[in-house]
Amino acid sequence: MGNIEVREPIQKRSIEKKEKIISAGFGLICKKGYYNTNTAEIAKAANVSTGIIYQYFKDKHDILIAGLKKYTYNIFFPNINAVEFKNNNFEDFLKGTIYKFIENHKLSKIAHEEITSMIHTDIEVSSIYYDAELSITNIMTQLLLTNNFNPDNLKEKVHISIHLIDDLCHEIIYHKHKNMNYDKMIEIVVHSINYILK
Amino acid sequence: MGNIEVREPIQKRSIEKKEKIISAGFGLICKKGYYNTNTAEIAKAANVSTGIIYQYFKDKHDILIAGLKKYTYNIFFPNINAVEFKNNNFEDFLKGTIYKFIENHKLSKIAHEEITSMIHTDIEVSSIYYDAELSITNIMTQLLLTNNFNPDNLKEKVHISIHLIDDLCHEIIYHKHKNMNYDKMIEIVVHSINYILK
Amino acid sequence: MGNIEVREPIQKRSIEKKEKIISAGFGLICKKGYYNTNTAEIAKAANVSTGIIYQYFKDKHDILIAGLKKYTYNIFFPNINAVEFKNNNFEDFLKGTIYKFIENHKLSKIAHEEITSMIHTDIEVSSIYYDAELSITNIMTQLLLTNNFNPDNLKEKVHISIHLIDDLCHEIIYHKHKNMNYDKMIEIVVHSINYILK
Amino acid sequence: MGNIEVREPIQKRSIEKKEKIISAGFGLICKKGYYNTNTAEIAKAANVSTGIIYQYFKDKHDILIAGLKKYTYNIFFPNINAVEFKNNNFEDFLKGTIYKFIENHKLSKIAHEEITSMIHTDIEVSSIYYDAELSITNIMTQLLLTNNFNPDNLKEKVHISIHLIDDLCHEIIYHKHKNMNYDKMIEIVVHSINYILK
DNA sequence: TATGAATGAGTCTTCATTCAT
DNA sequence: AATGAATGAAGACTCATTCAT
Repeated sequence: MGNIEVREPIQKRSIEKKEKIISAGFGLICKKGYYNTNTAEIAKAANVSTGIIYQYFKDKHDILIAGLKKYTYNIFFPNINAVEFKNNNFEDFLKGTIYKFIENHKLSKIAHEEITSMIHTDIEVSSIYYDAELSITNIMTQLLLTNNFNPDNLKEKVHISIHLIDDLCHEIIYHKHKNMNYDKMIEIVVHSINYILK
Repeated sequence: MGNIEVREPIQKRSIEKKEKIISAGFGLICKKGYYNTNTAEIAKAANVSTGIIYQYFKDKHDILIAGLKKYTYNIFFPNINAVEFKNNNFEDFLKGTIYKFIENHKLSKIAHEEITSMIHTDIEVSSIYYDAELSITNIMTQLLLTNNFNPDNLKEKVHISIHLIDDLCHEIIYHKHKNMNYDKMIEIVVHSINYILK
Repeated sequence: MGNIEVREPIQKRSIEKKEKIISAGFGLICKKGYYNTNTAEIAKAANVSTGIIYQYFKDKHDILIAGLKKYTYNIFFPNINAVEFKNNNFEDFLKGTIYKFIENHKLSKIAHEEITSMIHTDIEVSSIYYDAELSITNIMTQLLLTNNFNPDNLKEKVHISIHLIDDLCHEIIYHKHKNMNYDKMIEIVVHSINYILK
Repeated sequence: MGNIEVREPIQKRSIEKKEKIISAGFGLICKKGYYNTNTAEIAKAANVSTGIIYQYFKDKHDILIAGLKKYTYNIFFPNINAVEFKNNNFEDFLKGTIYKFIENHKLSKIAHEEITSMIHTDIEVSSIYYDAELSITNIMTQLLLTNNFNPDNLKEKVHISIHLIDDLCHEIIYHKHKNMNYDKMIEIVVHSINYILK
């Protein structure tokens, strides 16, 4: 008693059930916020009983983590296309990438905010996010290296560049400041990154 | 039902008490998080009864807002010293400013995270934060203008620069990524800002 | 300590203040209900401090009682005019009286309901009400006696008649039942009372 | 936030539990008054946890309403026996009915007062009560019609008669006025109703 | 006399988690 | 494996009354 471990589902039906809980639960959390989503709702959305949730997950938080692990990368970062890189001059590629980032942010505005919020409070959440960030940094760095960019501190430079883009997206999506010329801002960011990386 | 409004204290003792509630309450919230701080604790920390809180504040959230209005600027942004600007070359001034930012972040690491978190969920919080951000942007812009920097889209440029610094601080304080050379990063950021603003 | 009695105001200013509290307090209670009116509101409406209330009244309930003692009769019962009685035939007088009752009810619909409600829960309230009811019964009985109505069990008859009127008013004012012909009802009540009393 | 609805229990155990909460809760409310009964007491009396109450009921008020729906008719009105009607002369039947009403009132004196009180403040309560009143009115009207009473405005007449009885009961049970001859009053009421209906 | 700030017990309601079936 | 009923601690807020001034 008390030490029944969380079940790791082997049978196909079980796996499907677990997946359903993750997607339904994480979906709700992203839509309404972690604190505003309760387990009863998650169970209902996943079409399972409340009890069964605790067979697959340690607690409510565990569902969040599972969802994040599965979806964080896609929510935050777009796919980088090596071919596009080749076929365009660098600044055009950058602009295209920025638009992709913006698109990504737009797709799941609320999820984005909710998760970003938790990055700052929840160590597990932040760790998952920073792993994803590291991934995209590495991918980009690799891409640049194979295209003969200057390798000195390239990782740091890429990292800074990504943040530059991310802040820009944020500014544009959430439109926090009046009197900002966003087209100009994009231009400035593109030039800056070009400067930083070359 | 009752429509007795929240009192605006006029007497000195009352004002002090209200301040006490704000500082004690906001202090706890920053240390433990908004959701992990309850009104009883706030009352106790402020050395008042739970009831009196509701004479000065509409609800718990109102205490948070009062605290933010009072402290946000100082928590997030350092004082910009015009004299230092004059007496140094620009890159040195930037470096100094960056260290000040870092110092500020360090002073109230948790508050910082907690508030940043809420910026992404709570519209009132975000509005206060963005006001403060606007302030520092304007102050910096003004300073640069009086020192003959190129005025074209200066506000946008400053804004981007501040974010660059902020991200850097974050990276350094919370040390999220291994294998990053932070000294180099500072250098890169300084150069980038210099490039952007000039 | 603790046995300072409730002050009986002697000075004119004090008496005025007490009256103000009664009228303002009772007014609010009648408008919003006893449980939905708090002492702070009463104090504000009476233009006094909350503390002073407890110099004149034992507690909140005491204000209610003072108000009831002062206003119950007028709220519930109209003035019976002996002259009108003389100058009309009895059924016309009855009809007139009924309309007066209805007018009275209309004037303070909510007060009426609120007090009626408390009659059924609060022994002091009910006692005040029943005293007032006894008054009107006696007045009516006397009036009839001096006009040579049959004195056998007249008090009982009057009492029943008054209730008949009161129920009628209620029915009409609060319009609880669809499909009731109120003109007919008045007629029936008039005939019944005529039958009962003669 | 959560929008999980109140459950409508289907299983036998659940139904029983819901019933238990209603009877225990409504019992307490009738005995001590709605405002003097708290949810913890209700839970304890029903032998359940406080939480479960909110699975079956929207809120505390909802318990009251459920209780009223179930018990109002029986608390306020006796069963009318058609056979008794046939076998007695009308005035005797009336007298019997009056005694039944009195019996009913006696059985739940406090509940009676408490509910009557709320009829005057709470629109849902009043609506339930007036429905019950309408029921008994219709039943009586029907009974009289099938026994060849004059159908002109019979509903109105019955309605008035019921109030007459109700007031009488009240007078007798709560004994508000000294010097009233209750036997005589019953007699008068019986004659009056006989007059009204025929 | 008078003020109005202060008290703190009391109440409803929510919800993650457990448990009997 | 699954259900969903049950638990009960925790928390925000109200308000009659008291008390320092």
